[in-house]
Amino acid sequence: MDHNHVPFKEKGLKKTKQRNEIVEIIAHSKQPLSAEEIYLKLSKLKIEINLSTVYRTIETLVAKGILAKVNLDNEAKNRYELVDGDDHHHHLICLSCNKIVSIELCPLDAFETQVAKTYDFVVKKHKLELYGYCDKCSPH
Amino acid sequence: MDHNHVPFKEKGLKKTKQRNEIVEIIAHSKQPLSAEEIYLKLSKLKIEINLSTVYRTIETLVAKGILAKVNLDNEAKNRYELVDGDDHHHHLICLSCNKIVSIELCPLDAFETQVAKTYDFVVKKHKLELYGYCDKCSPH
DNA sequence: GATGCAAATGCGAATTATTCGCAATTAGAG
DNA sequence: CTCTAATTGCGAATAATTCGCATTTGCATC
Repeated sequence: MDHNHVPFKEKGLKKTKQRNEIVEIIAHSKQPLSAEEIYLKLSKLKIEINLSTVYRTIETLVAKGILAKVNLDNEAKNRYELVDGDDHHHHLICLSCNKIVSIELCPLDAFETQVAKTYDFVVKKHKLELYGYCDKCSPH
Repeated sequence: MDHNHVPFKEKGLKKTKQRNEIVEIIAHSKQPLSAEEIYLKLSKLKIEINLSTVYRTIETLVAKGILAKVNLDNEAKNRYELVDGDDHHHHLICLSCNKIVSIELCPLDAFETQVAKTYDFVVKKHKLELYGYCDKCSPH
């Protein structure tokens, strides 16, 4: 997997070491990462970056549709993940071990249409999270 | 509507003025409220209460299943609403005016079953939010 | 109704997550 | 290579929430 061709230029953004590194770290993570986690992971790799820069970069990349914010019920901080083109996905969150698994399944197409009609509401995006217990944590 | 019989005692909680007032304020609100909003609304009603108490009470009531946390994508703070027995509902959030509308429709029963099988995941609850534009805010 | 005590509250300080102001640095257009 | 706007570093500021501890209060028991 190579994420080294994030369209910074096309989005009117300069290509900087910091932005590249942040995108790389997120791209290689199995789970959405928080600003601090990104900062710590980069620090461990001897990549110097300021935490403020991480926050600012995240903000910029979310605004440009390169990253998406993930805010889970269990925790205060925000997490971020790469946006995969026009795809979207949802999350299973284990209430015991806090593991986050992405799922591709989405049953909401028809529902969105129904809501749009019923409530005269133009649906732009949705967020669906399932909380429960993963295979390792569920008592059998 | 009378919400004056919240089962504090049955839940092992003392019945206090502060808890009653907090529940009342939330019960009478059309939208989920943040801690500070609760605090301010009570202040305006000349009901003295400490912001810390609001936070602690919320925490307690969420733990007892009397309140539910609502965390929207657009904002940092958490909001809270009354839990209505075994019912659950979802939200439409207007990206323009930030109005939050509760909807009773929920298409996720079959989906939960499917996920449980596919991912060996025991679904305990889910959270679904639709973001978009309400009738007042959507350009026709 | 008085008493005792754990539970709840008030209050200010501490923490956590995030944002901001400003000076220094740097990407990249020309 | 130069210039400038965009980006970054850094420390301070802010927002939301939590904590420690002394005081008060609900309520079970006398």
